[in-house]
Amino acid sequence: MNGRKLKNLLYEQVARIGKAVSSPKRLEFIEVLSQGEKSVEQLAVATDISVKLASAHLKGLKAARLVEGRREGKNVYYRVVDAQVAEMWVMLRALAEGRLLELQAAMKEMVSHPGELAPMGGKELLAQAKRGDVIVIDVRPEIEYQTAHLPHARSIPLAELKARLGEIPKGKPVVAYCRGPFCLMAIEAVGLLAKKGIKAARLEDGVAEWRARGLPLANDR
Amino acid sequence: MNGRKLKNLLYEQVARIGKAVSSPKRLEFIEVLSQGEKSVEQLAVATDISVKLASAHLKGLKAARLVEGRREGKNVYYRVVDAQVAEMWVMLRALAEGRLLELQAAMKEMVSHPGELAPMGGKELLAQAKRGDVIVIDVRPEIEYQTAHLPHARSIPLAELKARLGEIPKGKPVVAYCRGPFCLMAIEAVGLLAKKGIKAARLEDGVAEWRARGLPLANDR
DNA sequence: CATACGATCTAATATTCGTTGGAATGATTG
DNA sequence: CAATCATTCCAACGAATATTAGATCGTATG
Repeated sequence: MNGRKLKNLLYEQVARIGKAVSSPKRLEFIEVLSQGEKSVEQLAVATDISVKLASAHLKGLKAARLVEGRREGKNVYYRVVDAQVAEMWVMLRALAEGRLLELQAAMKEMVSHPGELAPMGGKELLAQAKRGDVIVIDVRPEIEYQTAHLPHARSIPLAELKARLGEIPKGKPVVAYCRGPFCLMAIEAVGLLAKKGIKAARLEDGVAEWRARGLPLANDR
Repeated sequence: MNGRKLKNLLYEQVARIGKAVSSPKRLEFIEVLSQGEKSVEQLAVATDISVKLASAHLKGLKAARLVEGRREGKNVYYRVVDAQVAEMWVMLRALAEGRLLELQAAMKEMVSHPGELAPMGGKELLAQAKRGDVIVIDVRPEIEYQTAHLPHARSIPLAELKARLGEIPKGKPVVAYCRGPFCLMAIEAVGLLAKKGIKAARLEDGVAEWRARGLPLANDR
């Protein structure tokens, strides 16, 4: 019976995927890349590590076929191979949130920021946004907005928010979102809006979570 | 800005789940435990490692809250914490199958056994089984059958199949299933049946895959 | 062609992980 | 209470991994 050898082989292959997602930085890479392609340096900056280390981690992710690279001039741009990868990230995070108390505690600390309202649910938000009852703003860099964004959302990157406050219709509540539950940009945006007297709430979901729920996206590529 | 520290913390927590599924043996544990609870020794035997090593791996899985143990007399029985864990296993395997050529090759070798028919699809099989047009047999140990099994399936453990051939209605095609795509029992069963002149096919899915597809199960706890 | 720049490769080190053997613990049985 | 069995803890070794620095490669630009 050589069944054991074969089994070992099979599980080892799956474990390659597991190994790829066993490092915090690689997971962060997957989340950032789920928003659209990025160069090695952009990734290194976004995750606060050296370019060399980023390159090494990307090599690992590439070996597991979770990401792929494309050279354009001097830069190599990486992206997740397909939406299934982003889905796995969403699932892993959900799994972790559900069972790791430490993570729940950290999340709590994160969302306990001033001037924040309760987060809203998916379809309800969609309907309100369509009617114009709420203003949905995407505070990620504009390039990520262009790759895919929530329906009826307008792009106002966090860095420009202060200067572009005038674009936001007065008297309407604002919902801000960014890359997902672990991203801090929407939280900052809500804080800023609240300070200016604008009613604002944070949507925890990013496009990956939105897609994983089967909800529609705009400009999706 | 202490956002970086917080982020590191968050991703580290998720990576704990990743680490837990980065070892072939631990993945195999999850698959076996998805069929129902097992003692440490049973797991060690099933995966062909020492009891000590099995215990160590279980410790890791327990730390990530993927499994939990229950002492009953001299034995400690482990089980997956909830169905979400089994779902993750199904997803990881699907992900791996989709992108790792080595795994596809290994799978091919595995299913290239004599006397096998093409696998069938879910709802179609359900309907045929209900009408009695096909006989569905569950060749796992009976205890696993009792925990959950496919609708209209009867339990004939692989070890007893030879002696219980008489229970199978003549003239009808048989579909055998076991723990899932990586499990060899159904393949062996099909080989044995074919040798006896009984038309038999293997269903790749196990209960975890079946459940992940949203299809109904019998006796599900 | 020389230079600059982004990215990768190689080598080296520190750390972690898988694995094994021996001792300890918890629970049952005589 | 002694003996036994299943499991876990502890210590130790080798293998694999993360991280860093220096050298190298591919591409664009002067």
